[in-house]
Amino acid sequence: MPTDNHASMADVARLAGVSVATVSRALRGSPLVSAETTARVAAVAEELSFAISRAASGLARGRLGRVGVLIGSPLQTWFSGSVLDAVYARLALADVELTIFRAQDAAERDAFFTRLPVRRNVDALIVASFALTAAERNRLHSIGLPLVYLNQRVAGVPSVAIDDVDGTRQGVRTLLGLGHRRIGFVQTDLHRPGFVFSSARRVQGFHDAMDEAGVGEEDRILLVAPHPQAGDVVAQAVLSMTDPPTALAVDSDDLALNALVALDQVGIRAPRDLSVIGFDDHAHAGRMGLSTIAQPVDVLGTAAAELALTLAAGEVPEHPDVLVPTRVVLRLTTGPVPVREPR
Amino acid sequence: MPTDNHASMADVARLAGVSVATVSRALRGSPLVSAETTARVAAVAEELSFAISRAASGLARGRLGRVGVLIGSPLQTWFSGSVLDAVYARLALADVELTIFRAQDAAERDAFFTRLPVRRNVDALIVASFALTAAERNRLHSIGLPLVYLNQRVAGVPSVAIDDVDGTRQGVRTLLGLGHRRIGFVQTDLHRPGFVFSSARRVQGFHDAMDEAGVGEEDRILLVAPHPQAGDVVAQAVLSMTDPPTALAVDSDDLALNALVALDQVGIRAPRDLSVIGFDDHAHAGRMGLSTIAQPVDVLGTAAAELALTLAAGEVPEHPDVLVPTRVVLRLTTGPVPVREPR
DNA sequence: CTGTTAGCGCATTCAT
DNA sequence: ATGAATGCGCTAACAG
Repeated sequence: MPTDNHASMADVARLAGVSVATVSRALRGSPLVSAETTARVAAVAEELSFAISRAASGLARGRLGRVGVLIGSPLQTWFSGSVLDAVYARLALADVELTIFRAQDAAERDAFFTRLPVRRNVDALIVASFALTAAERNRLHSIGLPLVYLNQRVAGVPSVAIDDVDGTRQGVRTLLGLGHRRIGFVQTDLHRPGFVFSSARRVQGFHDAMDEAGVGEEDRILLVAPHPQAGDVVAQAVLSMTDPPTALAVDSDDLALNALVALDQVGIRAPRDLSVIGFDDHAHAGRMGLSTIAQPVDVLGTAAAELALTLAAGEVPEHPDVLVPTRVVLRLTTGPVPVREPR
Repeated sequence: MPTDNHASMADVARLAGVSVATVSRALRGSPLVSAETTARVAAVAEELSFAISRAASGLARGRLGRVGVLIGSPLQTWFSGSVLDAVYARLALADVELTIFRAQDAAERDAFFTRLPVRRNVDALIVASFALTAAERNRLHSIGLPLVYLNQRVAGVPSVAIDDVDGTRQGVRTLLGLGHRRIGFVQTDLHRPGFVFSSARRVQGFHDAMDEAGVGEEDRILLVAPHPQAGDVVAQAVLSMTDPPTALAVDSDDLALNALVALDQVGIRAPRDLSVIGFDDHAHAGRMGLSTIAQPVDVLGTAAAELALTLAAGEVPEHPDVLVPTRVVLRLTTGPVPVREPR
């Protein structure tokens, strides 16, 4: 008596007058099944609101129809959320589910890497943008699970990454084009476990652009903020300099926005007194008019999902290392070099 | 030959010199297994980096160790992200996985409700904060899956919700306490499928507070913005009034922040010319100094996860309807009634 | 306390 | 083109 509840393939088979095997084949679109049978099975399945049990199907097939994403920061974060959105969309097209794994602090991180709960529970894992220790990386590689790194490159592992160096280079070039020469680069803490890699590469891009323009070391001002909320640190640093930069390229929009607010409070306005360009194109950058080096996170997520699906299917990706270009978006916080009198 | 790869319970059993059943029991901490056996099994499991196959375990137990969250908006959203963070944390404590289902537009919504892919693939589903049509609700209830509604109340379904009415009431009371009488309430579009319910209740709270204070209809100004980004609409509305309100209570922080920017651009400053209070305590409210009615999203998510776990375990929750209180957070955008001369 | 047996729901042989 | 049989890895009786 197949009630509305919990229809299984057996129920569908009974009602369609075929065997379970045929139902299985029909629903997977096997060419071995006649068109009419397939249609009948589909109709019955629909009527019963049949939904496949991924547990059973996965057990039998050895593939679970599920991809995991390992995130190193809170999900509430702009970056995490954006990546998840894009990954979700791509996976949905392939009818693959998304399961989240978070490692936002030492405890979660430890739990994840010692227990490796992804093992045998996803077909592939996307490791999103956080720096792994050598031990963690080894552990991850030892589990024989297809891996995709996002914003992190490791030899032999498929990855998708932003071109941090080129992005920053372009951003700084833009500042140089506006006439700035004495330029500061603000990076967020070097010991924060999350985004060290990108940060280092962005500094590299900064120097590249300055090199190109023939700007000497004396006009390159490197600042470090302890965390992305420390806008006040940036403001104080600028305020305390006898010869402050006329433009600032900042590590992330998050920090840039906080810096803008803090700078405003000490009477320094952008771009009147100081040009500011961020990195990311954070959801709130638009609202605040922040010029920025846009990181197309959706492209990143989509590409990562694509790779994960390919690997999960046991295929070899054609382009296992995707480099995603950035784009400079000029809004209201960048402008020409201020005339240094009013202060 | 148990390689490092893919250790199963059979491998553990062999190496520990016991049966698979014993391994299963030992790993689940059954009191039926002797302490030494349990220890030995645990040691071997650890050595082999054994991770259980949820597919197999779920199939055998009838419980999958997985909870789904259905989200009606992009995951990148402050609300979605915050809820997911809290839900994730609670589920992780119970060693339950989190799978995401998104229904951010008509297409995804349709796909979800016609196919109901959650069916037989999660132990419980948390439906986060979006208004369902009657048909959708019926469909959902027909699948015999434990359900938890978040910020939505339906008779007979366990739920966790913010006290929108009381929250807004408190917020408006605060404005009244500052001396304001002519107060505007800005709500976001009524036809947006997402958050209709909360919006209506928030209007209710506004009227309650005004009633209490004996403020007449003529001093209650209701505004509607088409979407949360339409801060300019708000600014224009205020600007165009001959007798504008001295304070604004806004539906959401998102809209309030956009309104602040737009108001600023037309020369209206908060709280000098106009007090503004938002709703949510969005991640960026703090940075912008926005006073707001804080919605403890983490509490919401934790409570929802708790309910989901209880229901998934087949138990009956003690308090199936949780009402979460809000809290007024005063920052920089609220102040006394301006002296109406300078304009 | 532990092992043996059966079965969860589906996909894949192998028959026919 | 379809059905019957077997097994995926685990858990839950049932024995002992």
